[in-house]
Amino acid sequence: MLRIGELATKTGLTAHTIRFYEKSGLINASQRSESGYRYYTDTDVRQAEFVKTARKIGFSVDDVSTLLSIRVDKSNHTCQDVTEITQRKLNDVNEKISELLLMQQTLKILLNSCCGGPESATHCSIMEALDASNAIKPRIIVE
Amino acid sequence: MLRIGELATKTGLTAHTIRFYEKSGLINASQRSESGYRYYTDTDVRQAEFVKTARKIGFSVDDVSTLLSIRVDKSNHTCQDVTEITQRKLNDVNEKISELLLMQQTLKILLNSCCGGPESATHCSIMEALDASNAIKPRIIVE
DNA sequence: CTTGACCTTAGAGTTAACTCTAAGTTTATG
DNA sequence: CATAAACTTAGAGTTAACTCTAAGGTCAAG
Repeated sequence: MLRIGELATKTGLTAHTIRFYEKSGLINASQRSESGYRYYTDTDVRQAEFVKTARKIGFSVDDVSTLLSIRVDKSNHTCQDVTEITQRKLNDVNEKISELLLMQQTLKILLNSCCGGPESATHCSIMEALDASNAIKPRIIVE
Repeated sequence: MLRIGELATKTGLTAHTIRFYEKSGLINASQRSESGYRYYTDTDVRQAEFVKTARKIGFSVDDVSTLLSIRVDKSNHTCQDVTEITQRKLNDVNEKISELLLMQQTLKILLNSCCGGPESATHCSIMEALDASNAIKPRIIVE
């Protein structure tokens, strides 16, 4: 049986975060001492590690909550249930990557266009580009 | 001279956002009517468009604030000043992309490992992977 | 028996960038 | 002149996921 600080060390979460996850319904201490200290069983530890893993992969706290409800009642859920959540997350991630790649391309173009030196910014091509009301449209080129 | 709604239409911002940018020091109305209505000159419009462009590229409101202070006093700033901000932003973006690519790879591996069908989740390999305390480590493979 | 590390709670604060609300004023139109 | 659309302000709310604080209780070691 671990106390919250020990669970924190073991999982790489902080005690604060563990309490926050408890409020959010993700992690529970099976036992409490008379004085109120949380005590975690091996089962609790495995659940906390599940949560940590899922969060690390990028699932939201809400997603993790759903995944946990599947986890405790696997026989009443299907692989489809699980892949749907995963696919939705992958779609989110793909979309964010697209947006960021666009920003990346634009920023690279800006940087390439400017000398970056100690010259006065009076004719800085980055400033000029930002001023051109026709927004900068990067060609999608994977270098 | 445009009123706030017209500036909103012209820039694709909302009137709310323009007021918010005003509070943040990004956009100012050169004139006010006696009754307090904001009136924007061509110069104001160009500045608002600068802000819109910079935000779209991914610069934070704070970054834009800095860029604007360079913009109004170019001769006292250098190209280096501008590229530093841009480079810092590019570094941020690159870092976020890396994180997301890692998530993407992991999610893809999870999806590939699971049938995704109407079978019971009892032996779902995604659930098993999330349960394996050795977190899933995707090989970095660009497909 | 004291010290310090660890634990408890409720609830507030953080961050970024909006987004919205309420209550009231102004302006344009018919 | 009446009405509706547009405008004003201060300030609160939103989102996600923590993160921290205050004020206090518990426990092990010396």
